[in-house]
Amino acid sequence: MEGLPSDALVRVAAYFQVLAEPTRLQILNLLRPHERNVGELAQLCGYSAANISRHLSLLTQHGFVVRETRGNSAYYRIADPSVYDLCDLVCGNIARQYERTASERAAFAAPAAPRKRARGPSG
Amino acid sequence: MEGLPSDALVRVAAYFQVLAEPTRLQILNLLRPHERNVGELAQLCGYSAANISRHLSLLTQHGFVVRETRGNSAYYRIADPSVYDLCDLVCGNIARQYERTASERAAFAAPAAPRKRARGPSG
DNA sequence: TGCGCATATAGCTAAATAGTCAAGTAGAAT
DNA sequence: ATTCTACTTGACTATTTAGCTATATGCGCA
Repeated sequence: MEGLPSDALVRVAAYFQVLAEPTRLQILNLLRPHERNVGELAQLCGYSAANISRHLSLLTQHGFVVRETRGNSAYYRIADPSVYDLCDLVCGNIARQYERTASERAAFAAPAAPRKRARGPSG
Repeated sequence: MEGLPSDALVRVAAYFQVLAEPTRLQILNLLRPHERNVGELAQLCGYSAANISRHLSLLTQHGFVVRETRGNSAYYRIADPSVYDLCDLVCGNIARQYERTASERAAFAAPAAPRKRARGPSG
């Protein structure tokens, strides 16, 4: 992030894009304790196996999970647990944002003055 | 990320979604040393001010940056520097993925071929 | 060899969004 | 007050993508 070879920005953005989907986050979460196959994940997520298979394909392409076939099932497991560090960090940031917006709401809520939306540089 | 209230997953995904865009990452990068106004950012990014203004609006809504008007310009600055920790972590993960895919490539490419194409296949 | 199950992929639809230009709004300068 | 400059927003287009169903592929089993 220091120097900005725009190629690197694209790559980082693609990484974030993979994580920018609730279903994929749920999959990663379900894989946290141990590996699972597609059918299990589909049932637990409440989506079709085709859909989950797609998500798993994307996660595999980007190196988040690893695929292993046993019998006629495909088992997936986490490739790099550091993705959870990332998520924990994000949760912390979101909590902080919550506090910030909460105090803003507290400042604006009571006086019954719903502020007009900013329509120019000065807001 | 431990328990999975699906509401939290949606929120985390939305957070990642904001970062899943090269232009927004570039903006955050440009704001790292000091605040900037919309025109500066637009010129440095090579996009229209309208486009950058939209990105900044999103970044503001999600609490990544803070807006302050001075004169008839709008200056933006980073609200929470921990977003850079996040990006650094991602860069590390990407580097690791690179190594992994690189070794995979090495396994599949011509076994005797040098990694660099300095001399070419004809020798 | 053929059947049945699990997974992957093709094709489609609907929704989200990054970019554009044009128009609107607010403060500064004259 | 009028004009200029900076920013924001409306309307539009093109692209991406999450979900579906239907079909293809691969493996175990009889």
